Amino acid sequence: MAVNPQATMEKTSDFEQLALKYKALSDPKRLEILNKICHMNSACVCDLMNEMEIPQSKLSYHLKILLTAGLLDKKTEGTWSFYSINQKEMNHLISNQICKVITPSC
Amino acid sequence: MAVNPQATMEKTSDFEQLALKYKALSDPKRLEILNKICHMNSACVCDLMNEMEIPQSKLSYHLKILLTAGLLDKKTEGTWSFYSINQKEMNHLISNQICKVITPSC
DNA sequence: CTCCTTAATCAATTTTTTTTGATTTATAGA
DNA sequence: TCTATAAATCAAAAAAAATTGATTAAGGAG
Repeated sequence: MAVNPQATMEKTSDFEQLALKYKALSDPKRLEILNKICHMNSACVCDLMNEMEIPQSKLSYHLKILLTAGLLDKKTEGTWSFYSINQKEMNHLISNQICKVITPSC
Repeated sequence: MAVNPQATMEKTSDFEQLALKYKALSDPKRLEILNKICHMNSACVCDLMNEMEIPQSKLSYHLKILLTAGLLDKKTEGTWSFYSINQKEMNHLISNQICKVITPSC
C-alpha cells in the first residue's frame, strides 16, 4: 500500500478522469443496467431490453458511456454484443457495500 | 453484515438516491474541492477561493451540491460557513483507494 | 442475393447542468 | 448608524447530457 496516496492524485487531469467514471455511475438507469448485468453475469442489449423497459438506442447509449468509462467489458459474437462488468475497475472505484449491489462477486 | 445485500437495493428509488450521490462526485472541480477540504480538514468558502481559482458563486453552487448529497457537513460561525467531509457517507460510497484521496483519514 | 435479427450511430429536440455577474442576507466592527 | 466582509441566492445565458425515432452496418439463415 502506498504510504502517501495523496501524492499520486493531485493533478487536474486525474480528477477529470475520476469524475468521468463517477459520471458514468451518476444515472439511476445506468446503475440499474449494472445491477442487471451483475445478476446475469453477462448480457446483450436485447437481454436488457427484455429485462428493463428501455428502448434499444437508449440502452446502447448508456452502455457506451459505461464502456467508455471502463466500467464494462464488451465481447462481440456474431451480431451479438455481450457486456459484462469490469470488476477490477469497479473495486477501484466504489465501496464494497455498493460493490455488492452492482458487481457479481465483490 | 447482510447476508443478501442485493435484496436491500433493488428499488428504482434506491438507484435514484445513489445516482444522486455519484452525480455529486461526477465533476472534477467538486473532487478537487473535496481534496482541498480533506487537506485542510475544514474550510470556508473564502479559504477555497484562495486555494483554487474559482469565483465565489460557483464555489457556493458546487458546495451546495456536495452538501445536499450528504457528502459534506456545514457548520456556521458568524459570517463564516465551515465545510468538512462527511466521512461516514464517503466510506459508504467510495473505495478505500479513492477515499484516501478525498477524505482526511480513511 | 434477400431477408431478418442485433446493435451501433445519427440528427434533431428536449432537458438538465453549469456558468456568470448581480443582488441579497447576515454578521461584525468602527 | 455606516461600512465592510462572508456567503447564499437569483435570473439569464451557455454548455452538456439525455431522449427520440430513423437510419445504417454487419451477421447469419435460407
